[in-house]
Amino acid sequence: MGKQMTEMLKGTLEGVVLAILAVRPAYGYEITATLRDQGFSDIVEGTVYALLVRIEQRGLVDVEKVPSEKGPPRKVYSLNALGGEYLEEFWRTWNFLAERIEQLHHNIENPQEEGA
Amino acid sequence: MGKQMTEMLKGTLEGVVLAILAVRPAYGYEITATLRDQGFSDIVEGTVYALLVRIEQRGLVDVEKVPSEKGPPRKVYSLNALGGEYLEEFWRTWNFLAERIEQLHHNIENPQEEGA
DNA sequence: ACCGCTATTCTGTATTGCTATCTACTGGTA
DNA sequence: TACCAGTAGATAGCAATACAGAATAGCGGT
Repeated sequence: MGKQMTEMLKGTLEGVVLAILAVRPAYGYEITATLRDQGFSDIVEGTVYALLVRIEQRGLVDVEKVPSEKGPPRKVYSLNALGGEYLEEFWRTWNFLAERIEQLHHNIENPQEEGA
Repeated sequence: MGKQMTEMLKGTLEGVVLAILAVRPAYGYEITATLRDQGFSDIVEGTVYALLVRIEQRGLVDVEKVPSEKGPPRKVYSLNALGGEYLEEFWRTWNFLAERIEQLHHNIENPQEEGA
């Protein structure tokens, strides 16, 4: 993966996964597949599992083991109240950053408007 | 600073600084002040200087020492051609990520549209 | 000449997150 | 039996920001 993308995912991937779980509960393998579907084509699975461990330890998600037809039991994660709050803050942080970055982009393309 | 913001800045702060330099050359102390002006109120200077060292070593900027009335000479950084290309790639990476995250936000607020 | 003030740069150490790679387990199928 | 696909995890390594503090350089006042 591009180095820029790798760095940019730090701090955003977590929000992305929480946002996926906000739509409906899911298990790790499924989340990885969803991410790949949505264009994050070279996210490695280990990354997702490590992230899931972190958010579980922070109490942002509830976990339920569900037997699977093939392979080990699935660990189905669902966003809980604390996770919901955390996700809200993620959106606030994201919006803050996105606004400022868009502003910078605008500045570059319209350099004359500088002042104020 | 909020932990989420700290993590989110990884990979974006570099682009932000390059974007500032794309508008006009600047020195470290000035860049820090600009960032604070623009709402990144608790960026610490050490972070900016470390970043400037990195982008200089990667050859993304040109540096010129300019004497200052008070204090050590300023190191004025200006974006060069390589830096410009790198910034272009930053915008591509950012746009990719921003699009997907906006999509997720949309999904959460309109859960019924799921399929497709 | 000295002191202290401010502007400016730089230098550790700590913390965190993603990557890459590998292991392990389960059940079906050739 | 051997292999494949689904599923979870562990480890070591790297890169970036945070934080605190030191160092440098000129100037004004006494």
